[in-house]
Amino acid sequence: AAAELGYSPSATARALSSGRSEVVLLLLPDWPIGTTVGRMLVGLSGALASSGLTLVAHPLVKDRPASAVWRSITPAAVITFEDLDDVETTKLRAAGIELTVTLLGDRGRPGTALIAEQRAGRLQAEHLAFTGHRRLGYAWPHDDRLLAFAEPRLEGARQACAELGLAPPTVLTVPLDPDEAKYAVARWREGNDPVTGVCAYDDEVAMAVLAGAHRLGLKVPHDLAVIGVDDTPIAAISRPPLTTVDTDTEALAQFIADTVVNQLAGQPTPRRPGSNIHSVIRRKSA
Amino acid sequence: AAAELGYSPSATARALSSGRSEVVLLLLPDWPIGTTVGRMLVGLSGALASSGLTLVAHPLVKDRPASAVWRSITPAAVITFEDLDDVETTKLRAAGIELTVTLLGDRGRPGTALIAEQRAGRLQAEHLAFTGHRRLGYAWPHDDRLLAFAEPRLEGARQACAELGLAPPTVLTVPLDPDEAKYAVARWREGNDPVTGVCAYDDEVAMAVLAGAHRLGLKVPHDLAVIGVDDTPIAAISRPPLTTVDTDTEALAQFIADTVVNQLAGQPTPRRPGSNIHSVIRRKSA
DNA sequence: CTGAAAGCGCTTACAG
DNA sequence: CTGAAAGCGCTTACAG
Repeated sequence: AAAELGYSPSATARALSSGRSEVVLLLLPDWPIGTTVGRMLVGLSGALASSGLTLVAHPLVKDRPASAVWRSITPAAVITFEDLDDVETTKLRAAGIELTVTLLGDRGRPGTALIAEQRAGRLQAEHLAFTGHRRLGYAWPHDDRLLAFAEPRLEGARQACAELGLAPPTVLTVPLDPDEAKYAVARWREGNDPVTGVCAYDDEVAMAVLAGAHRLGLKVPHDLAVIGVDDTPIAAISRPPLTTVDTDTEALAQFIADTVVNQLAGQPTPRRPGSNIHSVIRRKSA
Repeated sequence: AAAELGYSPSATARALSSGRSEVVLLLLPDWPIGTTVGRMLVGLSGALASSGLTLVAHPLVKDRPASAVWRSITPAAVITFEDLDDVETTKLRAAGIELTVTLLGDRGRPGTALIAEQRAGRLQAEHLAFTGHRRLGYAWPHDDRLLAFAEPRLEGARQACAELGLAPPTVLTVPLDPDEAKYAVARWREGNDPVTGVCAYDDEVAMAVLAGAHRLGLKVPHDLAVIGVDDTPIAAISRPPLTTVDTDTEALAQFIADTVVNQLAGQPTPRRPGSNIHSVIRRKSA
């Protein structure tokens, strides 16, 4: 009744009294935050909101310990991309945060490796193989911080090659620089059994490969086929338009959110989405 | 002493008791979150951390009111990209959050429009004019949600044209699609006084212009010069490598952080950074 | 079913 | 300078 004159409950008091928090903290990885992370942020926020949880993100930076965040926020759960080190994990426990979900962690621990990036790499290699390529290359990102993402993608491409009876892909680092990309492409083309199809870590690296191929006078996809991952906006406008692997971020975010909600309620982890969340968007580069 | 066995203070209790919060909430805009927003997030987080504040971000989504966030978090200040509507602002006040800083708000209110995007547009037009172009085009983004960013950039380009005695730039929407971009470029080239230099809203739109020009058989920069904004990683690997306007995000983030810290302490707003935070990165497209 | 009391874990002003 | 008490604004279990 008296509430009509601008009353609003204190989130802080409620949290202290009830002993639980409605916030879920997403720790952003220490690598360039782009379209992919942005989509995940929006997707997770929406999916968690349906369950009454509010997502909040904090960027991890090398020198600054993640634990600094617990000083100000006590989330019900924290979602990380990569595994936290032991010191951080201990502090996290001490701060009373029981639930941690790691998106790209080791497969050893439970609730870990929620994102199966292998699928993306596998689809790339399969697409290339099905369009007639027998010698594949893998364009590895220059940025070391991307390791957690790149490892499983490459692993997936390797598996696909093995299953299809192809030699393992030749892995070369391709920096986001036309000249350096040119050298990488030249190396793939050396010898009498040159690489004719390249799986790139993501769309940006794929564009670098495209730039390198162009500088060598190679026609894409005729001389060299290239396939990316992510379907970022640039894929459609690159030259040639980039064939790439798209992820259904909505579905993935929903799964991650369900996992968090269920674990918070002591219920079992939901079934992980199948390979159907990945699909190749076929354009002109492969 | 007894603290050695895993004690950690409760952030919640401290906030309730002391009446103040150490968190600053950055409300992310409802448009594609990419490199630019990512950089700002990291920059702001670092700059605020030096003052003992922890930054936390929450993506705004159309249907979901921002006020849902106050249920769970009571920040000391909130930073938004665009102005909040009156309903939200009222709720924000009611929740006891006094300080709001808007990055791209109207210049009417104080503490508003901290980011001077005009400079970016101005630099683009000046660069084109100084390299001999007399008829300019402006490549407007297809996504309506970008208005708050695009308006000031275009405004800056217009001002520069006026000051340099050029006709105002011809504004055309350029979607991130090669065919549609081709039509836009074709329109710029119509008539006996065709556009020879294009200022693009950002690097992605610039790449679309590049794609459109290529489909029309136009050589860049010979027939058409193109300049972007943001210096995203793709600028270096586009064809031709993209001339673009870079922003010193570190400096900008430091200024925004200082503004927040000062206002929280009741001190005056720091001097805003000059035009020196913007610079053109000259590559091959203009 | 409604209403007063206790308590969440800190901080801070005050008494010793 | 140290230590016990009050209080931040809610929720929740309990008495009426």
